[in-house]
Amino acid sequence: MAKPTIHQVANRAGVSTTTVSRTINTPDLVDTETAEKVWAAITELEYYPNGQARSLVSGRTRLLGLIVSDITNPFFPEVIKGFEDVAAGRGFDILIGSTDYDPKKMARCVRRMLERGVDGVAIMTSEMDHELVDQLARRNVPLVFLDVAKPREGAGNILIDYEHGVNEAVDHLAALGHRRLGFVAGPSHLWSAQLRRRVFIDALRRHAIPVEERFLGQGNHKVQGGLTAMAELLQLDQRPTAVIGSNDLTAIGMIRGIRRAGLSVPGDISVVGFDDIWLAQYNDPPLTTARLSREELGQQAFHALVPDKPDSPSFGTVTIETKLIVRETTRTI
Amino acid sequence: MAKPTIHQVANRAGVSTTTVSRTINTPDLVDTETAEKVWAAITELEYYPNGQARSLVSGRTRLLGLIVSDITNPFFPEVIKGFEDVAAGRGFDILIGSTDYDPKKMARCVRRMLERGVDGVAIMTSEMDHELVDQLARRNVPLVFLDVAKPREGAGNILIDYEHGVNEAVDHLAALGHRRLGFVAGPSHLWSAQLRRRVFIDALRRHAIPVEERFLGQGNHKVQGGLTAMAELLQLDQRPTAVIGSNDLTAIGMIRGIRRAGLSVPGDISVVGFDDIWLAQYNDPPLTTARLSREELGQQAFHALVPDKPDSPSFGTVTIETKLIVRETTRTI
DNA sequence: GACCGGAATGGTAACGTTTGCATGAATGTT
DNA sequence: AACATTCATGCAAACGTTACCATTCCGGTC
Repeated sequence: MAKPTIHQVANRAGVSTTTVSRTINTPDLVDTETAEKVWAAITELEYYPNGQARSLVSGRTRLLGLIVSDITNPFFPEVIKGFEDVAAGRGFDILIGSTDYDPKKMARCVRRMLERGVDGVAIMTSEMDHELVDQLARRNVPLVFLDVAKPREGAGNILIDYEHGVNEAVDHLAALGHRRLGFVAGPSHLWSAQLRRRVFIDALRRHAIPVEERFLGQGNHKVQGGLTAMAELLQLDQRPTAVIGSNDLTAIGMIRGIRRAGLSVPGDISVVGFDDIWLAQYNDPPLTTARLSREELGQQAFHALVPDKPDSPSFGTVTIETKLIVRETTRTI
Repeated sequence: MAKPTIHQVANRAGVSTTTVSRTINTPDLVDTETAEKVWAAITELEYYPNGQARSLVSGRTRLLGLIVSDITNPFFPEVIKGFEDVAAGRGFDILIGSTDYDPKKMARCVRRMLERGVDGVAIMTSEMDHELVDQLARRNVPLVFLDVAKPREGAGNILIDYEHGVNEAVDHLAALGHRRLGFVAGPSHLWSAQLRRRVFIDALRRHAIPVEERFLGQGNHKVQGGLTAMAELLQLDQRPTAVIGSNDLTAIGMIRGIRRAGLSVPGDISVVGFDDIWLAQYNDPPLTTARLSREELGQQAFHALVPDKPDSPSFGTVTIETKLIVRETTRTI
């Protein structure tokens, strides 16, 4: 039997489809003896309820969308994992959409999710098609934005406390005696990259460390960007003694740039990253970095979409903490 | 209007639901003028067809399942990407399932996909619940297995030509003058890890290089495993001059082990990895490794599931090539 | 001018569930 | 003994589409 329906089960068990349905969904309403017969039929026929039919009548799909820029970026898989773990535990499936940094693909993603009738969408990408996102909102699809510029009304927002991590990093470096600090930023179109840079400058001010424009490099959140930016920094007549990268990939590139110039980390220059991607601990030497828990990010995203108490819309704003993890790329001056 | 149905569109356009349906699915059958009216209504109401209802009648969901062990493992995101890219292009969505190396979770995954009525499932994980997988097969759900021990009847199978890559690696090392070759294997319960090891030994024989038991280490496909296995190898009175890791993570761990012992790569010992994960090129020094195109793996998986010509079941077996990428961790002896 | 074929459209029965309402039996209350 | 209450079950109507079978109207053919 290819795909038995509830009718076949009902026949086999000698009851009505209603009773089968109730046996599965509201067992309290059916006699134990009947229930047993029904379950027997179910297992014998290898019956699985048809999800389409189910959600057609219920209006809920127990399907959640998750839109990211690029699953290949080592930052995302852990977010997905956090999201998926808790979702699976609550009986939700997730639909992944990659935008590939392309607004057109983003649009297609949203369209697909709309047609699937997802019960909520988590958006973690900068290329946003506002028109399409508005459509989602108008259709009352719960939304949550991850690490996006402006908290949006009528949707969940998950923010990241960049300030704390960066402050800790600067504190750490200052405590080690460093006074000439450099920073290699991420892509300028990325809001969160700008924020990290700004927060770094603020931290410098708090420590009464002069902020020197020439110590501020420009990367692209990839290894290559960190490498070339670092090369430029090293040509200064007076080099920084410690540098912070806008993310771990940048920091790793910076380390390679420093090495390539014949200098050592942390011997000559201390380096700090941001994110604590999986790779950071396996870098050589292990990277000191400000951790941003991506699993927690994913979990919070889920909870924003489907609240524990039904019907308690959680349009609130949640903040994810960051925390410095000291490893071996930083040393006293 | 929260979620307009085809009826609302029909009303608005002054036609029947049938005509609306045809306008969307078989435009040839409807008058251009009428079609315009319908499209106007569709965009005004922001109508999206309800996928559940659609696939309830069609019997197809245009949904594909993809089961992997752990999305966090840097090997997987790229195969997911390859799979998803081509799937999205053909109008399919994908449902990700992580087993977390846990057979129970694997079972839950399959169950979820069964209920969703996926149009096919790609399985790339060793923890297999055969009973459940058989159920899928009995329900005529197309299946494809990626890199699994025994090609399965009545399903697609994608194999990986480990032999070629490993042979190339050994050829390369032999050409550089190395005669004392070591190998650090992956987890013994993993079939593909065993295969790599066996293929390595065969290659040695072909080169008339004696295979020395003590040069065969045991890792776990993670960095740590490579590191400790290498440490043991280094305590031998006569060390290998070149070593191959069962995968890139192992090789990277091995490099760290070598360095920690005060030796250099490739100065003292040459190292070769396997897979060419994204990280390999950014390792320090960039890792020589046998590439296994994970994007192609994903793409082939899709094609096995949904053939270009409808109704041409492709139970065939496809082989993915591997190819040595020479970078900077190997040098003449 | 009767007839035929095709193009454009509509009515309606599925698809597989869940759910409100109805029914009947059994139990408890006065 | 009559009635109310609970329990277990079934019937049938949704849910939003698509697909089959009409139906209508048109120009063309003999």
